[in-house]
Amino acid sequence: MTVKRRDAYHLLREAIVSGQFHPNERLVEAAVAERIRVGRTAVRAALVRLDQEGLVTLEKNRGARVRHISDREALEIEEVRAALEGMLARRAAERIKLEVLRELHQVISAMRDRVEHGDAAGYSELNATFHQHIWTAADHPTAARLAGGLKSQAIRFQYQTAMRPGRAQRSLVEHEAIYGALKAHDADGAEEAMRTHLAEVLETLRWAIDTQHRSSRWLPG
Amino acid sequence: MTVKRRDAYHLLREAIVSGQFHPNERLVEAAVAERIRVGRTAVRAALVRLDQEGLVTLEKNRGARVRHISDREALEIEEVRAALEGMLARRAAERIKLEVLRELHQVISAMRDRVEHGDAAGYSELNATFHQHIWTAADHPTAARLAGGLKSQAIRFQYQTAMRPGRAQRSLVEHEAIYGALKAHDADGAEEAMRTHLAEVLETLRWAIDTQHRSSRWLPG
DNA sequence: ATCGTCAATAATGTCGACAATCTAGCCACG
DNA sequence: CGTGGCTAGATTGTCGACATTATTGACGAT
Repeated sequence: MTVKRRDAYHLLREAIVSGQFHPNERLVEAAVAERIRVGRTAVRAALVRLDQEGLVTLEKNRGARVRHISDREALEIEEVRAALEGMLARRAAERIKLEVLRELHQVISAMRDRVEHGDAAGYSELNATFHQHIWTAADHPTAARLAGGLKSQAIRFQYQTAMRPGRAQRSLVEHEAIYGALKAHDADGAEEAMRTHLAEVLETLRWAIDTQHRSSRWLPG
Repeated sequence: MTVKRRDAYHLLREAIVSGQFHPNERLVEAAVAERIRVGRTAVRAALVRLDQEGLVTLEKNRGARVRHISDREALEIEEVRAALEGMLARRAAERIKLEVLRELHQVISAMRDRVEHGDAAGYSELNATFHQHIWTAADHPTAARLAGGLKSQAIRFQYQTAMRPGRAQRSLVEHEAIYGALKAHDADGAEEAMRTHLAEVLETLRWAIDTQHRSSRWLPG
């Protein structure tokens, strides 16, 4: 884990991704500035970055809002992520070092632990580190930057994909498959495993979207 | 073509992409502000966006520079582009409309014309429109946005690849192959054709980088 | 001659004030 | 009762001033 950043951008980003601001909520500069204890100037800069990143929409003279990620866009993002991470997994398999493999092994053990204890939040965090380790091993800054910039975190929060019963168990198996391919330096296998994993994620997302629609139809408002 | 924007961001972006500022050149806020006739505030905002976009590097308390794209990064960019555009070509094949197909046909005709007349610049421009038509047909804004961002970085070195003898002719053949697959609504074929096309581009880029190094070794300075 | 210190300079970061712009609510009018 | 315009308030956009931070070059000690 990198150091905790204290600048407005990272603070605000964290706040949005973790759901402290709701989709479509207005972000009034003065209010936000007071909330995270920084000047309005810094908030403005942060908003520009977040707009470029797609987490916020910025309309001239009309302020900023937390960007609502549509169902369609969520699916698109996961699709792109699959393409990018597939490529990254392939490269990682070709050049991964023993040390990183060991770290991945530890992450998987910890994941297994979280699954047994039903700790969804902890699992989700480990999931992120697992993928980050692969990015490191892939040694492909450009693709890693793009993949990191995707708003998959926000999606997971918005749609609560981790809540699908039994998802964690199957996700664990998929991660183990990826690990196996990486350990064997099997490029094709790694890309394949990663793609099927993300295809499953996409499927889960479709399910989450569907159930969300169903429930909101029964409980309008 | 969209309307000509006059805000600092687009002006500065255009200036950088069109090579009016050289790689690694320092972008002093005051100087830039005067150059493009806007306030320093606007320049600051523009720099933040361009930094997020990857066209500029922004170091705290040390100002902004035009981002230098290393040989390695140039290759990485093409690699990612191949992954994204491959996906886009696949989707395009599945849903392309007759009208767009006709437009693509016209573009190809025009390309053939440019090749015969040895008009490299014109060909390059048509190349861009060809790909953009495919993005439109793919109807995948997220991927298109990412690919577009990469493209703007790529422009700065792409001109080198057009210089390889006989490249344009072969490029034309590759584009025809892509068109054929799209016309047949052959998803696999389209992705495959696009990937081989971009693999060729990557190979040409390697060649360009290599010859560049050789010549600079014989003619130092 | 080399290194380190320090002042001078240039550039960035931040703040407050004010102007430009949008929004909500009120009121007159049909 | 609905519609349209208008004013008051809230919010964003821009500017200039100043504080903070890097960089450069001169100078002196070793």
